[in-house]
Amino acid sequence: MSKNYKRYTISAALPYANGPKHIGHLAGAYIPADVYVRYLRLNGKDVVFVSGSDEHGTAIPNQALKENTTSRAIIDKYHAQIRDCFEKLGMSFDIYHRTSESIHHQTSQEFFLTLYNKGLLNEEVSEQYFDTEAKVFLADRYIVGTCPRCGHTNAYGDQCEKCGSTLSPRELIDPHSTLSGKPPVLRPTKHWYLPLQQYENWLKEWILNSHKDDWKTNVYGQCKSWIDAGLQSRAMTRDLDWGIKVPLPDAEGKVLYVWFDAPIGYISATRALFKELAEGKKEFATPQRDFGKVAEGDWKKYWSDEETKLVHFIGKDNIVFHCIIFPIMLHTSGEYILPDNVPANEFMNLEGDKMSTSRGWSIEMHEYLEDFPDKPDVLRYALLTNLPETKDSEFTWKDFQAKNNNELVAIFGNFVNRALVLTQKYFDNKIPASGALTPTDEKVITDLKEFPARIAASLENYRFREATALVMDLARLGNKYLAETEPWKLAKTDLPRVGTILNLALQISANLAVLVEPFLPFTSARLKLMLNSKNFTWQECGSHTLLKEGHALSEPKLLFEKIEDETIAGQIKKLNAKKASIELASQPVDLAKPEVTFDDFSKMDIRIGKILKAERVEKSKKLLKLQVDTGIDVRTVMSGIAEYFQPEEIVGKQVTILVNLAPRKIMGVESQGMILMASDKDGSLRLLQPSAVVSPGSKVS
RNA sequence: GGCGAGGUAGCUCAGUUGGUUAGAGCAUCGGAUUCAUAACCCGAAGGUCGGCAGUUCAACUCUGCUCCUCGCUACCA
Repeated sequence: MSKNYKRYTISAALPYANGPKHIGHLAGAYIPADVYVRYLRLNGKDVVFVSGSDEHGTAIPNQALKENTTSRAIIDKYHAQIRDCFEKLGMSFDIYHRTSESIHHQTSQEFFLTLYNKGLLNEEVSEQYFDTEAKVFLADRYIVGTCPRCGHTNAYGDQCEKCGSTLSPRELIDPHSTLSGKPPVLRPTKHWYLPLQQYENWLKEWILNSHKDDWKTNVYGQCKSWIDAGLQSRAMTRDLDWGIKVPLPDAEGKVLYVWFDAPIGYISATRALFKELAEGKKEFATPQRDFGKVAEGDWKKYWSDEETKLVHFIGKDNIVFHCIIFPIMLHTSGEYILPDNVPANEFMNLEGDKMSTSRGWSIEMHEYLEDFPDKPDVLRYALLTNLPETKDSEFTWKDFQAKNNNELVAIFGNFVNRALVLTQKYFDNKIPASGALTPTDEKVITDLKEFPARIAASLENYRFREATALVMDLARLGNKYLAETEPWKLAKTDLPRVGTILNLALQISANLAVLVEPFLPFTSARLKLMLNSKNFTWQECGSHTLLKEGHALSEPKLLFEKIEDETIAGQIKKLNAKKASIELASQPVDLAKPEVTFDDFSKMDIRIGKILKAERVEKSKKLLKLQVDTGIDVRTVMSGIAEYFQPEEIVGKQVTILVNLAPRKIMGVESQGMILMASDKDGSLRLLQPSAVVSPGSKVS
């Protein structure tokens, strides 16, 4: 099924440098990518593994505002933090680059111009909000106002963080710029659009037909969903002062859309790698193998040669960009190859809830490393055995402990330790000679021989959990062999036989040291040190003669240690405490609205009414159609509360209603008035009721 | 509401083109063992494969409907 590729270009999603990244990100993209790459390298493949920080887009300046600093300071801070965490967790990037680097700006601008010069981008003028004082167009995120849905006074132009609704800036009531505080005005602005719909047929052929069988169902399904829904033109530029300048004469104040430049970051990183290698000075490059003598232009082979296999490792949130938009860009440019696969993972939940940095329900990489500095491999293993490969999965601390204690310690570490300690005891820590083989030995040798190919087959198909389990099975094979042959009993009567057994047990250990490398690189290194063994290739594995008779071993040490219940309880406590403190901290976010006069207030005719009837609205998830007795009359009110109230439970309830609100047609029904609600910070709604029943029509003042 | 992905043993998950008694790890129980971090090894128990109907000699696997979870998207306070 797989073509024999000459070389590989492997990318791991560029993490957005606006904050720390958690273990869900690791499970989604980075761990699988690293395992895959390490496996390829062990096979002597010509592979380049790239990643780096994604440092543009509106969220960066936004985060800078929050932290009261500059965009540059934000990206410098998080770039360094994320890069260092990755390194400590063993991510073996050949380069970890940044999209703020000039070579990336250059690459992105060249890419944009290629499309522009081919006439593939459409210029379109539309009306956008402009801040007359700051003299800039405002990205959605820079406009705040009152949320038309929940009344939150500090809703962003793209989203209300209170109720979670997706908004467009024009929906905001009383919008104002976060830069000047002034109300923005609509002004025409020009942007360049990529007409995705023109490539529908091409996409159908490329994805729906040619990748029907080799792409994961979750990835394929999402692509199909997008393509079937009909693609639309998408602006590839933005009005913003943070990002890559649009390389055209009349494009002052315009930058490339972050999703245009971010995936190009893979290309820039590759380019930067070869430039640094050719020039012999490493700034971002961390080459993981000997690239030999290279020329600056060699990067092109990794992006334009049909014999290169390009694979993007991402999380499921990135599917549309990596499978639809970026491939269209690559395709239309005419200069680049397309990804062979995009094995996107689903999400990893944490202790029963969605992982979220902003809500404090997460284990950030740096937090883990602070608490378990000497255990990067334990996290890698716990994540690997539970990757969300086909559906969302779940990480729990209890499971983390179990994986460590019951598998890494009890099976893997234990087997290696048994083989080594016995050798030290009976053979002066040297590899004993192997004598005549018994049927048991022969069977183990046969089984051992099959492991490299079995693990490889799983990895080639991006089945990392299965591959990880197979490595553990090899350690199981070792334990079983020792249990069956019982060398400690034979030691008194037949030392040569004991030698044969331990020789084979050590050969299994030597194989383990190599085969486990993609998964647990730190463990692999320590084990090789104990065995005093060289770096064997994948092809050499499966052999029962890796280590020669008489070869001296180093002092055996334990590979893993148990994790106690208290440690786990401490982590769970810490997690809950973090969530609680963030909830508390995010409490007083709402600013008071601008001052009003008593006259302004008196314009509102607010009454207490009684709900007489409530029914669901067809085809609507949020709306209830209510009949309300206002004391004045009985009227119909459409209310977006269906997600929080059952129709039957609110009938008969008294509610507060704004009766002189201009009527508005909603879902074809005229809504006469508005039910007032208290919206909690999670967006949930509660009725506003008088403390005791009053007669319908009672005024609120 | 539309689209997509899931719903398989107590837990976390596999199940290839429909084909004998539906698998793994962990947890549980029993046995054996003591070289090893009370670890390992052997064995047992445990599932009407979300529900209903259909196609078929045969359905976890295909089709339709339905319920639940997650994601995107739409109406909306």
